[in-house]
Amino acid sequence: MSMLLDERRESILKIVENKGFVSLVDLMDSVGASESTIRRDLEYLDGIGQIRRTRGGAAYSGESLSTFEDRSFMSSRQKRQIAQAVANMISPGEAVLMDGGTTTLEVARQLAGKQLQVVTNSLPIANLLVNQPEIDLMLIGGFLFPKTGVALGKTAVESLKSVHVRRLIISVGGITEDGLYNSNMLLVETEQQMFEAAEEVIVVTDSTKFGHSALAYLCPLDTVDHIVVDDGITEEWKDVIRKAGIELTVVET
Amino acid sequence: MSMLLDERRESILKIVENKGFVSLVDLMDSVGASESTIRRDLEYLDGIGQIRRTRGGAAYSGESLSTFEDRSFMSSRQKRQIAQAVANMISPGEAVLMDGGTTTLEVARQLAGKQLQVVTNSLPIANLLVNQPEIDLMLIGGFLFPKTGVALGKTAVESLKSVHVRRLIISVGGITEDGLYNSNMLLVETEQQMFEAAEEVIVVTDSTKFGHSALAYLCPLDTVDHIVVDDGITEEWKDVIRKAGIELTVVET
DNA sequence: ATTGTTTCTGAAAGATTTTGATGGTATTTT
DNA sequence: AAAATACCATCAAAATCTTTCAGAAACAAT
Repeated sequence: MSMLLDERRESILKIVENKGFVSLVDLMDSVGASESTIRRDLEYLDGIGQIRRTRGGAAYSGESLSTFEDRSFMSSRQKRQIAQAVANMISPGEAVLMDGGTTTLEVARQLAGKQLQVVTNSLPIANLLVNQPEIDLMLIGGFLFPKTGVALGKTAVESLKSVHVRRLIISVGGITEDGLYNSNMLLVETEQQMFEAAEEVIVVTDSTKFGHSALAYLCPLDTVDHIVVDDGITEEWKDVIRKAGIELTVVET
Repeated sequence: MSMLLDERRESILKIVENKGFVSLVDLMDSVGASESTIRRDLEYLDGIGQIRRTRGGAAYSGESLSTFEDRSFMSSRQKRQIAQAVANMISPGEAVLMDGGTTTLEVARQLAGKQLQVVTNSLPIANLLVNQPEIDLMLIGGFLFPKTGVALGKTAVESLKSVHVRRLIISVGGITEDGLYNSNMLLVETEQQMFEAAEEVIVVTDSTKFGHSALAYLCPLDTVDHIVVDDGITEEWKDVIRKAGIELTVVET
């Protein structure tokens, strides 16, 4: 009863999708292939972003039926590597607050399978994590913005007031020596409340954002604890960041 | 039993379409041709895009039976007609509060395109409506439940306290003369707060729910203003509903 | 009917990919 | 620290694919 390669992978994907998480041994049983083969299949499926490989098995991270995936589907290798770096900082059992945005979405994807408490105002992130059995998911309500699918406004701010987490993961539209910027007043307002809720602030961004401001001022540099960025960042900016007392992680690409 | 070329290829195509995946050896058997011939046929069919060649055989490349769509599109004609009836009651510009559930999701689908304000604690409904330009969408936050994707708990209840809408559309797990039931304590708790937020309560359900209770008691009958149900409902139950002063809409199927 | 031409078929050899196993390394648990 | 578990790199065997070629079948023209 030798299965075709694609058939087997499809079958694995379905199982993972269905159960949320499956152990490698279980998969060996259910599809009747060797450990090596399953490993290779998981590696492949992880490579194309359909599942998230975890120690001992795999978790589902495929695209749910939301409208946002198209954009994030072209998650560049860069973005993915940044996301990977951030995900590696998160320890099991932690409580994490996640802002909207394509990079943070990618982080969420990399978090699949970990045991965590996640709080978010982002619909795409919620979609991604809602069926992860290991993840306790709390949604921040508010007015939903069509373009980005994040909940903002008075309700969101109010809800955030009763939230306390270890880490906040946030993305920005621009960074100058004066601080961080984002594109939308309402967004900034909500994000400012997020700062209050978190012990540590991690900013994910790509190197092109440095030196550019944007419509709405978010916060001064010293609000941030940690910045994760690709290796396109200049030496000058590295200096600025470090002088501001911010930990800097540069991801090699 | 020598087959004509086109006939054979047609036959292969049918088999592949039917099974989704077929191995080369299987095809050799069922078509009665040599390995080489089948190979060449597959190559051809792949060339014209009718199938996808895979190692060891072929896969159907037509409409992707991509697990997701099928599930949510599996709404019966009944459900859809109920949903249509409810959607027709909603006037432009109204504010509507929508509970989770497959029937209410179908209602949401029918609401698309209308100019409305929608408040919901259901992730699927939010997904559906978030990109409708005519619809102002407000999301109720809370702990997200994996199976159903609805936000519940203290946060949800608190958020609902500052909501006021014209109509609430809600689904139930069971209806008896004593009132309405649902399957989950937390769900019921949240739904009870929803009653407070709405001027008028519309219940959508199918006729099989009458006479059955469920785990958690939701409310007495007189909390409800309007019930929409399929025509499987018995005359006795019609009487009960009407005597309770509830408007009843029976959808013909 | 016969011949020549073209297309299709089946078989075999050699190249490529996939697979399962093994032993060593890293990580987690006890 | 030791034991248990999971991971990774490597390799030979197995399965599958491609290429090639000669014979068979179909076809057209004489």
